[in-house]
Amino acid sequence: MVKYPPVEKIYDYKRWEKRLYDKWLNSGVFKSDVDKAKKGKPFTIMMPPPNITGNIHMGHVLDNTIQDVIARYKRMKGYEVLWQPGTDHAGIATQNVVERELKKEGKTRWEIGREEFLNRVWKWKEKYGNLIIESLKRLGISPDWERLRFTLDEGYSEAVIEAFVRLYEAGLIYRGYRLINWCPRCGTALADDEVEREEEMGELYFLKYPIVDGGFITVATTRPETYLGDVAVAVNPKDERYKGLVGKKAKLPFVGIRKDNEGGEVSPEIPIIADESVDMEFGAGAVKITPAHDFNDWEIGNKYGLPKVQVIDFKGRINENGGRWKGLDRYKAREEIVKAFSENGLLEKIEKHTYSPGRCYRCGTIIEPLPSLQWFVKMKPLAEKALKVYEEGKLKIIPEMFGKIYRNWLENVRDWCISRQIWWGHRIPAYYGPDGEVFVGRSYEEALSKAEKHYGRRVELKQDEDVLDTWFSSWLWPFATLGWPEKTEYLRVFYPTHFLQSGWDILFFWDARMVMAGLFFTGEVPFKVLYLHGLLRDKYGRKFSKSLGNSPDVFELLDKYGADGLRYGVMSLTPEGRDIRFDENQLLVGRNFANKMWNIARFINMHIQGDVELGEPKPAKTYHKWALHMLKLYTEKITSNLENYEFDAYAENIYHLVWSNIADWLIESAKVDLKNGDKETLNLLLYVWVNALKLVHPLMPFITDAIYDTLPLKNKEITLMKTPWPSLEFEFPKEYEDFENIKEAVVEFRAIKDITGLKRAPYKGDVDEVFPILAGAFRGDAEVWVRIPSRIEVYIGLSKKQKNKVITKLTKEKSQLENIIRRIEKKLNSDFIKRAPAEIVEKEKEKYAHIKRKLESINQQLDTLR
RNA sequence: GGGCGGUUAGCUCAGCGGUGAGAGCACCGGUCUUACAAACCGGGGGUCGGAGGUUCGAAUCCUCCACCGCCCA
Repeated sequence: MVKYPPVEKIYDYKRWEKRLYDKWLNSGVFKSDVDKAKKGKPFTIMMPPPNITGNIHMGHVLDNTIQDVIARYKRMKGYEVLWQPGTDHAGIATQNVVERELKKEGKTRWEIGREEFLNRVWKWKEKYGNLIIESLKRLGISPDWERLRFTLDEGYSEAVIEAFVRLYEAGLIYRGYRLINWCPRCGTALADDEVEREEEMGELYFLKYPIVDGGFITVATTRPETYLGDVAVAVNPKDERYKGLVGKKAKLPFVGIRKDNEGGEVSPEIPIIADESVDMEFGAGAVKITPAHDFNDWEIGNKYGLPKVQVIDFKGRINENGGRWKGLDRYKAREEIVKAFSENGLLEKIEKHTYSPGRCYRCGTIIEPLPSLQWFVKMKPLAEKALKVYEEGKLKIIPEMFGKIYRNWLENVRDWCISRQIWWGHRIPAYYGPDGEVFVGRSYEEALSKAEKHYGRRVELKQDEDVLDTWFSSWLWPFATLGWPEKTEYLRVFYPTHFLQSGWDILFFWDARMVMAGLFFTGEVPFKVLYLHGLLRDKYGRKFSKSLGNSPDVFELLDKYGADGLRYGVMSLTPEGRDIRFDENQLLVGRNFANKMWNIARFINMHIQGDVELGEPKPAKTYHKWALHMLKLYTEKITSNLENYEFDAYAENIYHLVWSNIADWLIESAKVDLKNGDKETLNLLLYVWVNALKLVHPLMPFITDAIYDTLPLKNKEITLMKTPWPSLEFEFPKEYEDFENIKEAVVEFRAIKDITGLKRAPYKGDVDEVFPILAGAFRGDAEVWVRIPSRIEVYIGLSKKQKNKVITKLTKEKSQLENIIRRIEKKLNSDFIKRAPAEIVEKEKEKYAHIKRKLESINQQLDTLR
């Protein structure tokens, strides 16, 4: 199938990626095996399920690259890995997509009815729901695709219902009349976290309310239309300006008697009250209190027993309490109301004002706080446990910084509104009797039997119309995907899971809630390590967003740089913690790196005839031993990087191992020996190369397997992922040091050649045989011999004409060394000697001696040159 | 208002008590040296945001300040 050696000068990833991915899939190397895991070491990663409506974006690339690196690495380390993939039904988002389709046909979901609508959504899901999964495959990732789960799968749905019932029975789910965030466009309640706030330019209106005994009081508001629902005016008790007004009444203009939410009548004459929470600096120092449409006012209203007058309905329109403005959209009403105030001399002024309106995270519409009967999860007891396991170290959060944010959120968590007034999702398993009594059950029958006990007779029950928040299903992901509440073998073996990664943006939405759910339903922390990465932003630091159009097209990037180039680039941009400015240039680095490996492979394969057996290396020469020691050092570094989730360092280290060491020094050193057909050198090079490929493989699976595929080796596995992770025993510290010294001399030798314009130059000295190969040097005569400034003693031969340039170079080097020497001498004559650890002092002295020697040698050279 | 970060080479970032402070890219000069011009060789470039302090020793720890950013209310 493949020609040996590969002949293309450039790595053609387009030719390889599809072929290799099919090979991996067909050979089943991504599959998890519960029996093996049972006997061996299981390792479980839960993929954050992408929305079925989602297109692949940079966030997915980063997420999945990180997981794939860990999954492949752990497999090579001998773990039986389950990487569980899946998709999320994304309630509101998906419903929006299908509603938009309907709208094009001129229909609404109400017209076609719930059942037909859900049919449409399922059809949409069948058609488009797996596009995201197919896109992810182009990244070369290795989850156990055969276990793909969907949050609305039958079994998964049972888990969601079970979870609701258990929480309800434990008293942790309740139905309550509360002020909630309502999206008038999506027509549903939202959780607090689903509301996004950003600073915007707005207006601050100063409205004058007449005081009953005469005069006016001015209130400042960003939402004048809600004055219709005002039930009080509040001032700060310390505010001298309003001392005399507290206890008096203001009269709302243009409105009459209004109905509160209990049917009581509320006069337009409203009390002026004093409350310390009022900010004297804001606006005029007096604020209107509208409990039915503002969260702060709701609290104040409850504190003073004020009525709640709702004036905006669920469609965002003024209701019957709005008198002449009834039926107007809230923004239209604002205009009209401001006009009315203005025309009657009741508008003092309008100021420009920055404020942060809450917007629906799905559609961007400004949310309306509305009082409504909704289902809530009581969060405090769950949060306390989730915090406790973190404090006790049973949950590791990386980077640590996010642990503080996790704590802060849990300590201030508020109850979670979980009912959504949409149809696509898990329908709430609450059933209402004829008198509105609630019965919660896993099925209609279960609820019915509870109802019969309650009423003592058979009754008809009506199921709650609403569905559950999508996150109410995804917080069960780590165990519901494994079959919970059934006690499946997968659940027993692969749970709790080991590694969960996500962007920090879903730390509260998802990660923290999974911890709560895991603890409540299974008694376990659902994952041992929570790794959070920063979010990719554009080069100006802005979030990638559809509306800005600044989001790179992943397919385009894949075409331009290859999957490995993309993976490398993203990984090397330090995704831990802080946000990352995306730099396409970094992908170029990745692509070039893949190409470099390809060409190393071409070079090595060129020297192999027939299939060879990879034997243990028998290092004979200094550079052989250096290479093995170097490989060992990199193996240790890289392994530690992966164990500690230092992904940027991992990317950097494989780059330096392959490029700055194997390509630049090992191969260059080996060229002559290879040409001479030295078997040991070839075997050693192969040994180092195969091990390097293994170390690179988790991040760049395609290029490494492409190369592995073309390597003329006997006894190969299907993929490098099936080979054991390198672990080396070699110890050649002396030869390593020796060769490092040769490298230093080579670089100096080349530099002098460079400044004197020589391509090759004579040398003398008792040095290793690779020196002339690397340095471009030969044995010969010269007018002047100049010692190379290095630890080893070697000379470059020059003509008298060339010496001046060298004098300049050496003089510069001399003064640099003198500076360092002065600094060290000062240090050695201070308390440093007495107080620093002996080891450090010793090191400093050695350094001093070394630099001193180097300086002396330079001085000697300068003498001979002059 | 509460919480969490950042400021190191032109750019993107490592380094977080002891190295002549690093990398990649960019830049400058030189190479078609048959693995690779998506390459090779050499080079220049930073008083580590500012001010104090702790320490024998600070980019690294502490305090304050200045900008920039994020989360929650």
